[in-house]
Amino acid sequence: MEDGHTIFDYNVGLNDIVQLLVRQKMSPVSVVKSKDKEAELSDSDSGCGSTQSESDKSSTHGEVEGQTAGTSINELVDARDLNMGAWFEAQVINVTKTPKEEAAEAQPAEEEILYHVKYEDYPENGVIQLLAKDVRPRARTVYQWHQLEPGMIVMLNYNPDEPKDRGYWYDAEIQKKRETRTLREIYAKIILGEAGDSLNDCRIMFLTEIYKIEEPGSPGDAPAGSESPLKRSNGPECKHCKDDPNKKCHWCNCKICGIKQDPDKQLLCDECDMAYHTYCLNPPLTSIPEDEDWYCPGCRNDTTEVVRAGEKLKESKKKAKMASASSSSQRDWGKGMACVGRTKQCTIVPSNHYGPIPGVPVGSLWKFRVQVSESGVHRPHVAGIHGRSNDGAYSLVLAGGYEDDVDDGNEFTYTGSGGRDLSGNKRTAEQSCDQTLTHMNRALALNCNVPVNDKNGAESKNWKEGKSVRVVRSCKGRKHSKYCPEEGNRYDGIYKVVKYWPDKGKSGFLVWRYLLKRDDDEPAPWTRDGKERIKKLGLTMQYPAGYQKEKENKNEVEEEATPSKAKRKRKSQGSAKSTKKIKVEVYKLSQEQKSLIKNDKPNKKLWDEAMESLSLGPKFLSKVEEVFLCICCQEVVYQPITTECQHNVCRECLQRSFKAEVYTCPACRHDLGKNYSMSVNKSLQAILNQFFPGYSNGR
DNA sequence: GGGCCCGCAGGG
DNA sequence: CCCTGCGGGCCC
Repeated sequence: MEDGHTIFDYNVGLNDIVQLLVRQKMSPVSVVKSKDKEAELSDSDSGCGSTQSESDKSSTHGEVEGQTAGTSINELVDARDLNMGAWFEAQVINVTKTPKEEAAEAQPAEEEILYHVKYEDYPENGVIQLLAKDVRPRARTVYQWHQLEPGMIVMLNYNPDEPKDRGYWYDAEIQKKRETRTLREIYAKIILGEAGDSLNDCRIMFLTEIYKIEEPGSPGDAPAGSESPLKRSNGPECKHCKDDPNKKCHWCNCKICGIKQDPDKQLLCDECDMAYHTYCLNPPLTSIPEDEDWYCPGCRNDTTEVVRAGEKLKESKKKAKMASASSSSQRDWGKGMACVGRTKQCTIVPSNHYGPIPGVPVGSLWKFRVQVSESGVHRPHVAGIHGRSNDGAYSLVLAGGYEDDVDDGNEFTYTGSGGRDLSGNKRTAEQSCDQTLTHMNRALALNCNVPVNDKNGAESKNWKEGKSVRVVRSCKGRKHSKYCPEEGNRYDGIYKVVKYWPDKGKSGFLVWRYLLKRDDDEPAPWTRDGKERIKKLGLTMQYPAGYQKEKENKNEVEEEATPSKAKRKRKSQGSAKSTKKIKVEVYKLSQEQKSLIKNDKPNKKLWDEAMESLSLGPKFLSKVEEVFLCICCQEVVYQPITTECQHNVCRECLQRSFKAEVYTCPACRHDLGKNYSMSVNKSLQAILNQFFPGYSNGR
């Protein structure tokens, strides 16, 4: 990096994670890596290899002769992968005892048996040592439908990431069995780890492949060793081609041609891990390169693009395409609020969230649209409607852009977008052709509780059953509506679409019109109750961080909707600490929330800290966000693991760390141990779900 | 005070 | 990738 440049100059975006790595000396490795069944290209990592490999010869142990606990050398077994908790077909290669000194170090435990097993499908993992509890005779008995009962512990196929697809083989407790004339259903608790980490109520897709768990030492139905059980099938290694050998796949095969041939001529990129046939490259390579590392054309750094010490940052391709690059205008765009980018992003709810944003009460006020976007209330920067044409609209802004709209507060009409000629890089223009019920117009129509009709519009019978729209009124609408704020943009609550219809606009072109009615328990900002609430909550105009409220006398801008006496009085008092403390209404916890917080004993200290902010009203939720932020992903923790050192991390983040063989607490580096069992703090998850409904989808 | 026209975010 | 857009600063 070059002094004087910001991270943004390098196109590192907001909330991007920058990982700093210590560069390691590379040992010479053969360049072509065989493309065998490693999990490299599919997301469903095999996870095998979590345990020590046999190659560690310093820990050779005394052999245990012959048969132990019913598991003998060469026996076909199922072996558990300690990371994911799934069982894989394996074969016992050797059986030994743990060496005395190890056992003594741990506890005064008795000697343990170590099984040295080889996974059948993952030969590259070599021989793995496992304890007796993670090895058992190969499953060979499939249960019949009538044999299955709730409460039984069985082994079955499940995919935690894609529950409808085939996955790996897990132990599971049958919870519910249902049979109708047309379908059979089983719901089960999937046991992921040994320490009770589990997934409840999982619908099982493969009902004819539910296996009995074999007891060690029991001969089972057939004499041990005499039968060769059928191979169980796992989910596809490649989720793109589902491992179909006849399908071209650019993911698990050559990135360029996708043809599944010549694995020995496929080079693996050391950056993106994608494969390339030597002969598919341009120019093609005739031999395997000698260098240690090889980078594909997409990942190879173009030396002309590298910014060397003392050099200036190159013009980015994106910037080169922008209008400013070719325009002769000398104006200094980007200084004002018209063109700034966001500095934060709302992640506590997904962008397709209907309904209020937790922690943002009715009456919240922002000076600029970009702040409204940051808050999550209305995400687009300029556009009036935020929605998706196949789902619905989440929010809209009343800014008087379409003058024939009428607004009486509880009810208003709104005009769709489009039908304007925006050529010349404009954002608004005169109506110059008909609007269509597409894009955002269709989105808003879908909120109306009646089948969509793009010819004549439609009217709902139960308008309250329609989808919620967050409504923001902007000071720009003040020309036509006295309900719009005098300054900035204000969140006015939830409205619903009563009906919509095509109409002739003033221009004579067709426009789509919508009637919306308020349906919100929070009082509207212009009512007496609303004003009182705004005062109680201490809601004042929000300005961007560091923004200069230029020209205006700071004392005058403070709060107050009625600038008359109060202001004059204060002025005459001079500037003596004019911001009088407004008593804010405390944040009220429901009984359920209180008890959930109480249940989260491991985090008592953190909750005590958060609860001190109850007096800050809606800011309490920001405090909760701050206190329960995951140090890895910088979001509110999801499926939190509360560590023994009293920190909270997302399970996914901790698993990622363990996968990278870092077995310490990400917050304090306290050693958790390789075999740390990650159990989700369910109480904490429950209470966070209450405060931030659906927040995990926001990522 | 009107009009020009920019970057950015979001959908598709 | 392209298309769209009820912002907003600055010049005239």
